[in-house]
Formats: sequence, C-alpha cells, structure tokens
Amino acid sequence: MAGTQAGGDPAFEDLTARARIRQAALAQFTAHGFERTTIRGIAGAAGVSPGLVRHHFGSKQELRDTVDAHILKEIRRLSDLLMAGSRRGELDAAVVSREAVRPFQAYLARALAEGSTTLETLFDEMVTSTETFLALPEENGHADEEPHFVDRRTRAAVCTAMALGVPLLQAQLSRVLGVDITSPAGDRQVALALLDIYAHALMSPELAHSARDALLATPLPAEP
Amino acid sequence: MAGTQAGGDPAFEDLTARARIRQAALAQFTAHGFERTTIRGIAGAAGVSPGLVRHHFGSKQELRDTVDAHILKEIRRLSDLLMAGSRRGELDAAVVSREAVRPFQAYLARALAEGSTTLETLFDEMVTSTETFLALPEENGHADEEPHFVDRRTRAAVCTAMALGVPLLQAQLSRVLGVDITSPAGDRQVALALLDIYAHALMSPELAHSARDALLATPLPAEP
DNA sequence: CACCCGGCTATACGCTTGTACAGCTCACTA
DNA sequence: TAGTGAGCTGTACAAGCGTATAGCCGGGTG
Repeated sequence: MAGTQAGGDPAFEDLTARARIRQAALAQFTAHGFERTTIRGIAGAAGVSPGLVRHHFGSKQELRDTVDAHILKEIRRLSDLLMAGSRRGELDAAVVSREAVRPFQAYLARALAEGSTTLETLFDEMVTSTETFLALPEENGHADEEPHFVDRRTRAAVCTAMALGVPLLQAQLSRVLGVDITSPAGDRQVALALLDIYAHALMSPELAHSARDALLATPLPAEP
Repeated sequence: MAGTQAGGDPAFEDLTARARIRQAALAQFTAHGFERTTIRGIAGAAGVSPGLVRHHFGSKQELRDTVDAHILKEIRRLSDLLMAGSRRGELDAAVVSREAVRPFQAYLARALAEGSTTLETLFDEMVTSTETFLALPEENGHADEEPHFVDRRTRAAVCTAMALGVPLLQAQLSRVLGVDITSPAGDRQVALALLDIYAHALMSPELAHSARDALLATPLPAEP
C-alpha cells in the first residue's frame, strides 16, 4: 500500500508529529475503518513510535474524536470559504455544501456508518441543507405537479443517506464502472451521473402510484 | 442487548446447532460487522461452545463465506418465488428483485461495504436489474425528453450504491426520522419516501445543465 | 456386545491489541 | 551551569482474540 508510508508526501515531514499522526489516522480510518486500524499502524505511517500516539491523544477513541472534530471544523471552514467565494450565488447552497464535504466524503460516510456522535451534527445539517434544496422547484411555480407521499424532511433524510452510499460502496462502484471513483476522472464521472439522476424522474408517476397502492394494501405486520 | 441471547426465538432451539450458529452469525455480522463480531459472541448467542463453531465452519472467515453463500442462495430463492408469484407481471422485475433483497438488506449492504467476494455477483445483478428498470420509461415513448450525461449502466451502478446507503446509515436515518427504520412501520415510511423520490426529478434540467457546465469548465486535476 | 464416528465441550496456546510507564534527548531559562 | 519540562522512545503487561487439540457423550453398525 504505497502512500501510507512515512515520507510519501513531500510536505508531510514538515508537519508537527502531532499533525502527522492525526493525518495518518485520518487516512487509515478512511481506508480500513476504525476497528481494523491499529495504533501501531498509524504510528508507522506517521513515522513515530506508538507511544507518542498515546502521549498526544490519550487513547484510540480520543484520537478518533479529535480526528472527527478536525474534520467537522475543516468542512465548516471549506463551506464558509465556498459560500463566500460563490459569485452571484452561482450554484445553490446545497451544492456548495456538498462540495465542501467532498474531500472528506469517504471518512465522513464511514464515520457516520460506524456511529460517530461528533459528526451526527453534520449529518443533520446535510439533511436540512438537502431539505431546502428540495424546496427549490416547489417555490418556482412548479408547485404540485405531483403530490408527495411523505413530507419533505423524510425525503431529504433518505436522499442524504443515499448520497453517502456512493463513498461507502466506492470499492464495488469502482469495480463495476472500471474506474477508481476516488481518482479525479472517476469522481467526475460519478458527479455527472448524480446530476443526471437528479435531473430525471426514475419512475413514471403511474408506476409509483400503483406501487404505493400495492404497498399500502398489504397490512403492516405486527411488532414482535 | 435482548434478542441475541440463546432461546429468544421460540423456533430457534428446534434448529440444528449448525443452523443456529449460522443464524447467530448472520445477526451479529449484521448488527456489528465482521470485525467487531467475535466467535465467542456468536457461540454465546447460539447457545453452544466456541469450539463447535470451529468444528462446523473451520474458521471465522469460512463462517462468513458460508453465511454469504447462504444469503446469496436465499435471495435467489426468494426472487424466484416472488417472480413466479407476481400475478400478471404486477410490478416490474426490478421491484421484485428489490423486494427479494429487503429481508437481508442490512447484511448485504454491510458485506458489500466491507468487501465480500461472494456477494459481489449479487451487486452486479442488482446493477443489471436497475439498468433494465431505467430503460423502461425510455421505451414507452418518453424517449429523449432530456439527454443523459452518462450511459445507462453508470447511472444504474450509482443508483444501486445509493439505494444501499439507506441500510448502511440506518442508525442515522432512524435518529433523524424518529422511527426505527428496521421496524415494519419505519421500513414502510422509507419505502414510501423512495417511491416519492424516484417519481420526481430532484433538480430542474436548467440547474443540472448549468451545474454540468460548471463541472466541465473546471480542468481535471492531474493524477499525483 | 464392542466398536466407532460425528456432534460437542473444556482447556490451552500464540498472537495482536490497547494501554501503561520509566526514562531518554534537547531546547530553553533562571 | 544546572535545572526543567515537553517531545519522544522502548519495553512491558493484561486482555481478548482466533485457533488448536484432547477428550466426553450417545446412537448407529458389524
């Protein structure tokens, strides 16, 4: 696994040992998840001793919390930066928000799937952001073309979870598409696919209605 | 954690010890993932000794492979059953396929995210199934309302990954929605939300086009 | 009856893990 | 110069893991 060794990045050695450890932890948590990542592995990638990891961060869990907090801060910073730099409100707030998340997509998705209390907030904000995004066409005169089955927040939450499915299944996706979707080219292809999907209805209203009727016709099974 | 103890299910004790172990492993892998699940934990939940797990399955990895294969077979069986029982082709093949996957959604999604060679096949089949589903409206006279940015298979693959994001983030989703989405009521709400989302375009064609232009205008960063 | 083989348990081994701690180095300061 | 504390290392330890193995039990078979 090249690139995770110490000294792979030229600017890597200029960082504080503490920052190097945090960065190595970020990479390893992203690649292998929290459980499979070992303190020794992080220390090795950062070019320090395992003891120093504990010296700086106390425990593995505290290290994770620190990385989570760092990601949170970094996304907020990027979001503000993009929000301020978007000339004439070029694209919408939700798009900007998604763009701010992109660099840490994989880590964020994994952390949320594994259950991170620190980043729960971010998920909630993404849902809210998606919610306002979904409200856009409904305010632009496209009102009630088709009635909705559930309220907007529910749709926003499901959409947010679905969007995070892409980085979570990046291995499968890369395999099927024949491109590493973490590479610039692959990422662009996925971005285009997402725009394409968002721009079209995937189902005809008739099919959706018949499916809903079929769903509501079957009785709800009792709780065990 | 109630329900994972031995004897929780009345019909549970009637099973072979081997089947009980397999079932317990399925539950634990689903709930905690492969890494965090221990052989001792599985044995405890199945009401047998840890040694018996090895006796029947050889190793933890082989146990996982067995569970994967079992899931694969079970989904195929359910799929055939539903396909045969669907009167007058009531809903489409893709919907039936999704329905066959549903009982094992959470396990399947987790296994795919963690990298299961056995279930890769199933992911590919889901992509193909989604692909034919996406082809539906295009054949029913709704041809080229809006041109597509990427080919159909790419869209199908991304859609499949997105759909699996729901079970992968079920904890976050349940928290935001205030309902356990693994419960019958919660599952139905999510199903309705999915139908709703699939039935509507999430983005106006104008916004999609401007976003695509903005995307293609920025040069592709060089590979490191 | 003796045999024996599959289901099953108890115990133990070796390894890796997170964690703990004593002590080294070295720039900075009184 | 002597002292001090932060940064950092090496070694060690207890716990938990997957794995291995010797042996118990009971029903089917010659």
